[in-house]
Amino acid sequence: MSVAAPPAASAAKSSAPRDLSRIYSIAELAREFAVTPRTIRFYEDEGLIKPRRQGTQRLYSAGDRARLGWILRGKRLGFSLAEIRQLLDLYHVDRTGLQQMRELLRRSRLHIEELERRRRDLDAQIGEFKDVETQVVAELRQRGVDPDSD
Amino acid sequence: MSVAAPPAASAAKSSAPRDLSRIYSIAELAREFAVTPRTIRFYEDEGLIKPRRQGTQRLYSAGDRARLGWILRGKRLGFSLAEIRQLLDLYHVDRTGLQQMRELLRRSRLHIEELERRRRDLDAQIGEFKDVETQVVAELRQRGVDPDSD
DNA sequence: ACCCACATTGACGTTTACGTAAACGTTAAC
DNA sequence: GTTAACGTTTACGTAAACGTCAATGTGGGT
Repeated sequence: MSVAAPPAASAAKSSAPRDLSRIYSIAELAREFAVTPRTIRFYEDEGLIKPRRQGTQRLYSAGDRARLGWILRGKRLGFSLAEIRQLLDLYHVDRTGLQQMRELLRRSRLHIEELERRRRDLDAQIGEFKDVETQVVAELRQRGVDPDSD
Repeated sequence: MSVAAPPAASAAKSSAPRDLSRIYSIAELAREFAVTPRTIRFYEDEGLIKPRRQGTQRLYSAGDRARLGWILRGKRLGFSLAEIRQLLDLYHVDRTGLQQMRELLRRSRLHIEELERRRRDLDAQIGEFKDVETQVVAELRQRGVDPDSD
């Protein structure tokens, strides 16, 4: 899958945009999130982001940037773009009608259950690999080797 | 009709094998794990499971069954089959050589880091959707509606 | 005016993870 | 002995998520 998290190129690890009114070029966002411009355009084709245009060029707001980050986090969690679109929609659906709110509540709870299932899977794997680590470290120590000397 | 009663077609989700020496048919495993036989054969083509053969037919041991479960959990976590294969290999690599053990340790730790990154993503999303839930519940209550009456 | 880096839109190619027939063998039941 | 339920291989099809040209436009610096 290879959806690595942002490498935090500089010390600017802050997830908060420096300036709320800043605008970003496609290449800029691509660099920051370690994806290609092609990917970002593809997400637009799929209706996941809708940047402003200056003529033909795309201009991304801080909101667009955050949205892209959200999308990529969804990807890292293994959701398809279709699912991510649905999830994003949950934040923007009409919250006035009673039925809509009930529906929103229902979907949110379903999604939370899904996420908690995943966390159980995740914790199980983490446990297994920590066991491996523990065993290997013990074995190495027994052989008189320091496990942490590179 | 067979001698015994039908095995309750509903999803028997018990993760513990009834009998360690039991053998399973491909359809049986497919039902239990809610995948198609095609999927299981595909995993075999990819070198992820190697069941015994009785003539041309595949016979799955309890170990094969567990392995399949492991693979599918990996999938749920969003790993590709190639990655899953690598991870499975980590349990079977030669643990005698010093360099191999160092390498195993290194990879395990890398994988654990990866998993913990994912858990951070996961917890973040869970938090967001729990916020949504909380807000919607509050809003519904304020309108004098019970959020949990279906 | 020219160059260069970056932008755009098609359009076709690629990988992954299977689905979907087709054509066939095996065993058990009736 | 035929049918039904299950298994097999081989092979082509497909949806998702981009990659990779190609052809073209555009804005800024010198």
